[in-house]
Amino acid sequence: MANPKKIEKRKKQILSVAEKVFAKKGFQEATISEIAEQAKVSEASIYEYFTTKQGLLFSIPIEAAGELFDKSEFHIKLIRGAANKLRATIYLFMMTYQENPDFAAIIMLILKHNKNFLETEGHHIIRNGIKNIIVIIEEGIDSGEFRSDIDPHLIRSMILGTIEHIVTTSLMTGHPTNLLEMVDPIIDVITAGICAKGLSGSNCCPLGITNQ
Amino acid sequence: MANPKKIEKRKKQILSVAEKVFAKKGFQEATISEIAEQAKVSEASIYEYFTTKQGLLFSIPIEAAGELFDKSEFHIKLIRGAANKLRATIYLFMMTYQENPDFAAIIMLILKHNKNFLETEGHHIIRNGIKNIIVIIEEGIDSGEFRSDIDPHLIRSMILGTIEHIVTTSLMTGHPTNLLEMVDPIIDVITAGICAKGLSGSNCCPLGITNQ
Amino acid sequence: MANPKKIEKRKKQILSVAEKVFAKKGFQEATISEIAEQAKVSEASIYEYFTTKQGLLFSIPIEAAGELFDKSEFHIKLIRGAANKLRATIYLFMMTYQENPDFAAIIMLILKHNKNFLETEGHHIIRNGIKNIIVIIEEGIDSGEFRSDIDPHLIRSMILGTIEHIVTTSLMTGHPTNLLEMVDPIIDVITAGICAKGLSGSNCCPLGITNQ
Amino acid sequence: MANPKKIEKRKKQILSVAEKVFAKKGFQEATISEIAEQAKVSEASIYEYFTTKQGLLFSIPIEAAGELFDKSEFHIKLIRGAANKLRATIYLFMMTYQENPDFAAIIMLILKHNKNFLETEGHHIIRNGIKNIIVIIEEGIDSGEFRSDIDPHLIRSMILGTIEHIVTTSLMTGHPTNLLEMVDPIIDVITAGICAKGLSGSNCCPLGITNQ
DNA sequence: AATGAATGAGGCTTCATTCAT
DNA sequence: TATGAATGAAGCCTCATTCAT
Repeated sequence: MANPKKIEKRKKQILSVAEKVFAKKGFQEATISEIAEQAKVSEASIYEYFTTKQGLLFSIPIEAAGELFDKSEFHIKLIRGAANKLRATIYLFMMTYQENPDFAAIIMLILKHNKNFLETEGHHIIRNGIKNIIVIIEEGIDSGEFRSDIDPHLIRSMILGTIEHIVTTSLMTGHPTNLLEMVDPIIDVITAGICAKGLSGSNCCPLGITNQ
Repeated sequence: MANPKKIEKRKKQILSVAEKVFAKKGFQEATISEIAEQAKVSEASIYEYFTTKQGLLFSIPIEAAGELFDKSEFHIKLIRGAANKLRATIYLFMMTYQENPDFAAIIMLILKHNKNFLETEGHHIIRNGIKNIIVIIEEGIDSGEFRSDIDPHLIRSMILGTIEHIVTTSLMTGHPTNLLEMVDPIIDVITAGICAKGLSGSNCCPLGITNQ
Repeated sequence: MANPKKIEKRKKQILSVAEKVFAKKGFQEATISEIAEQAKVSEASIYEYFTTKQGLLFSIPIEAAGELFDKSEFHIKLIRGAANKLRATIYLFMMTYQENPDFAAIIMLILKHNKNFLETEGHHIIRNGIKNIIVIIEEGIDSGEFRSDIDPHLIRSMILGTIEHIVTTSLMTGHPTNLLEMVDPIIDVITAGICAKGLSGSNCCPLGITNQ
Repeated sequence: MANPKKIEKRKKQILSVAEKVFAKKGFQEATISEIAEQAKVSEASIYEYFTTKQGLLFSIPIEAAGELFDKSEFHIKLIRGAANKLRATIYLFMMTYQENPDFAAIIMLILKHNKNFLETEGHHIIRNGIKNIIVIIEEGIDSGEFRSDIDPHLIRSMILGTIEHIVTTSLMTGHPTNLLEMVDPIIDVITAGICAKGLSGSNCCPLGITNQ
């Protein structure tokens, strides 16, 4: 039977519409009715695929987040140098948000502040994914590329916080923002802030800008 | 007459309770009925002072935000050196959020993502308040304390984003976090990242940590 | 003291504003708050003069209706001939409604259908006032001016119904209507309909139009 | 399927109950809750069929008014003579109101004075329906049955105003009234008032009463 | 006499969700 | 599998009205 395929297709169709609607209206303002209508599916059908409205919401980021972190992990392996890896990470985040503003809105404006999201699959994927940032920073410290007195979690908070702030501001104001242009300025300041003194070039600070 | 006083007192009483309830439950889950009950006021009375449930929410940050930025502005004047001023700013933010987690929750978990908040008095106060950060950074550039190739808005985004990420994470997980302890590590990385090369001591990097 | 005068003045002021507001908004949509505001009086003050919102409404027509019927009664005495008297009556009604559309609206669009109004002073005045129409018609029958087979109450219903329909339609559509112009056409048909056969001239049919 | 039938049945059931409740209590005093209860339907279900409490009200007269005017139009065609046609029209109106006092109350006590009703389907039906009265009168004038100096709109206002006044008075006082008994006396006066002089018998004045 | 301040009371409406078909 | 149809559950908000001052 083509059933499993059809089911999967329908599910994706619903998820795709839901992403759009939630992104545009927010969780409360979005209605199952509107999602059903746009997905050309009955409201009851949505409940065939998702347990609740919240469950539907929480299912949205699973795929995209998975892809992001898979891609991230893959590329990181190809890159040498912690600073370069951090740059790649930031770049992939920004690229993802740039290319998929609805996904960005769901993450930044809805899920990030939803305590119920904490124990869901989507959140596990994200939490797991950003562990890599810690690993990269620790590698940088171990290799001497980064100062040894920095706290990897703090640095990650700075990186993620910066990304979140920029993306959120862009979403909230609606001003078109070129997120990719901001990657280098960000990584520049970060690496300048955490690189071990005296290091430069390929060892640290991907843009060659250091405070030597 | 005791009128103006009483009114002000009642209003503050309602705002204070509302802050607590909204912080705990979020906007949707919080009910006017619960706020009224806890404030020992009738539901109708709340509508004497605030036009709408959302209007009540938007009124909450006005006072505290005003105080924060007033204090901020005052202290900044007393401090010499852009890096030191940035540190003071971060410190005051963190202190405010540390001392008033309910206010922090309202800002970080509710208002920051509410587009309707954008055109309110509370948002104007905040937007105005954080302009000072730009000014400080520009001063630092002009004085030669900071590198001239940095974008003040980006630096501010990094500072605010970092604060927001840390505070939000703390609120979301519920883990007790000493926010004040994070001030120096943050400002350390930031200043290391943006200080002009060769600078140190009293001119930049308040903690004396530089990448010289 | 000038108290009684002041009180009376205030009361009239409130009534006058209430008439305007009720006429414009209808009973339900009008609010005591709006009336108080426009009358430059506190809401509580309105309750010094009128027991309830409905009581205020019911007080509105008392004065104008009294005047109308007093005037009516006075003029009727000066006129000879039942048909002429009917014409004068219709004329005075139309003139009153023409000159005071707010009063007309209160009567036609609000009070006429309010069962609670039935037992009030205002209604007594009106009910009493329109008894005169019956008297006139009966006089016309007795004098031989009108056919003896007509039912005075029905004729009155026709007269009042016609007036009400025309005034109501004018109020509802908002189209400016010259009510006075309609007096003669109305009385013409009525008298033609009820005049005893063979009568004409000054005895019946004020306009000299008969079906002889 | 029984779907369309069931839906239609439910809708009619709600409309029927709503007619009763609105007629008894008026619009404001009637509650959706009461209508739902009496219709043995949930309140929410009412909103499946009608957009709003007011929308429900405005839907009530559509069917009955449609029937009345359809019937009216049909019978008018069978009758010769404008006066006879007018009589039939009045008769059908009175019969409808006599047989369905709730419908009468909705029309006379609620809708007739509601400006929001003006642009609804129900009002269009009514407005359209009473155009026929104009047509009949014009025919009467053209055929020489009625005087040529009468204004058809005024005559219609007299007819409708008379009906409305009588029905409204009956509804307001609650006195049982035989509306059908009033048809002939009304049409008698009207036709006597508007028939061309000299006419009688089958040409005008259906009851044979003229002012010849 | 006048009113500022407070509230009781209650209805409409919206949706997520369910279930029989 | 798909959905049409039905509803339970709740909450915001509005005002007329009161009463202490």
